[in-house]
Amino acid sequence: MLHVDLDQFIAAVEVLRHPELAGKPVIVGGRGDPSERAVVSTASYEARAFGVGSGMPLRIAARKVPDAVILPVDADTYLTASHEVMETLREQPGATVQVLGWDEAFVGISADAPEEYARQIQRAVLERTQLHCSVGIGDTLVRAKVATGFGKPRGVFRLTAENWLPVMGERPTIDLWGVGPKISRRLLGLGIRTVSELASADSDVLVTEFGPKMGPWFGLLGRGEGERIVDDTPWVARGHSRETTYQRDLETAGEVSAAVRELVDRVLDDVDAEGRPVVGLTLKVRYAPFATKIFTKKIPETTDRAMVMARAMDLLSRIEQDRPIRLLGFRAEMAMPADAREGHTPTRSGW
DNA sequence: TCTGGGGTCCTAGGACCC
DNA sequence: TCTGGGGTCCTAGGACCC
Repeated sequence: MLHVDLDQFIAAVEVLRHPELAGKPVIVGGRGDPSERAVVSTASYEARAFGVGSGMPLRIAARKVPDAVILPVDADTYLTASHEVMETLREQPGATVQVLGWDEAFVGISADAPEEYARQIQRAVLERTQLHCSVGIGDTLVRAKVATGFGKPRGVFRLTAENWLPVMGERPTIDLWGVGPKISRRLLGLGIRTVSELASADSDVLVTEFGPKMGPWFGLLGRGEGERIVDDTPWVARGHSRETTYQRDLETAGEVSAAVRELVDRVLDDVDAEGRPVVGLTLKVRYAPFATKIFTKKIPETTDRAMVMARAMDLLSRIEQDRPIRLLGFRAEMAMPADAREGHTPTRSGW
């Protein structure tokens, strides 16, 4: 199978409509105003050379690259470009396409010559969208996904059971897809620093540390093993959420309840568009100095907006009203349709 | 320097039941 | 006194990904 990943996707789309930005450090984030509370969505390779990366506060990024062109996020435009890329992939002969996000997808193929197929995909995507992509080839989703990183930019790389450890074995575990800073630190506590050490780690040790599901899964990950099938079953959202970081912290109870009402309304617009009942609510609060609280609540299945709003207001009563609030988030969990496949999770395929 | 916004899944612990 | 064992459901929170 293949894993296709667009190169610096958002920045590349911006350069397409602003050709004069080609070769310049471009940073896309928030409303494009570095004086606001916002973070970097994508930086062009020229900006990354200054140490700017996604997730970094926009203010810091602007300081690192004084000459950067800073643009606002324009989700609709990126989504349109994304659809064109995905359509191109689906048009390839015998391709099964499993979309992972705006700018990447797994492509199941039965071709004998995957390298050639990968090059053909790169040509087709470039011709249709003027965007460059990198392609990873692998016999598991994990190997294909990790391989793409070695192909960037504009290249093709293949990982197999044979070259997995020679290529990945001496790398730190955080280089694996699904291992972040917390897990890699806990692994280090078990004496596991590299991918090859994880690959040969005692399964019981991993289960004791990470539990019955995650433990064995990390072991497989170290060996590059896991799911081998690209699944194009349409994705069914489990829920919808909205989050807002306020430019000025919310101070009064009136401000807070108005803000929650607005978030609930926006989430319910998304929910209504699907016509599925709500079964659970989550309210997230970040108080001014970093503490984040989450309140969840199951509710009886309902499609009645007023009912959901009333239950959301119950959650609101748990917020400490005397502390400044920096962020509020609201999420509505939806009932799964009866025909949705049990446990089907395309966005985390390989898990 | 002071941390987006949209998602998914897993785990621990308590309540409750048989 | 010295507290079964197994199961489910719920809440709170952790971690990861793009």
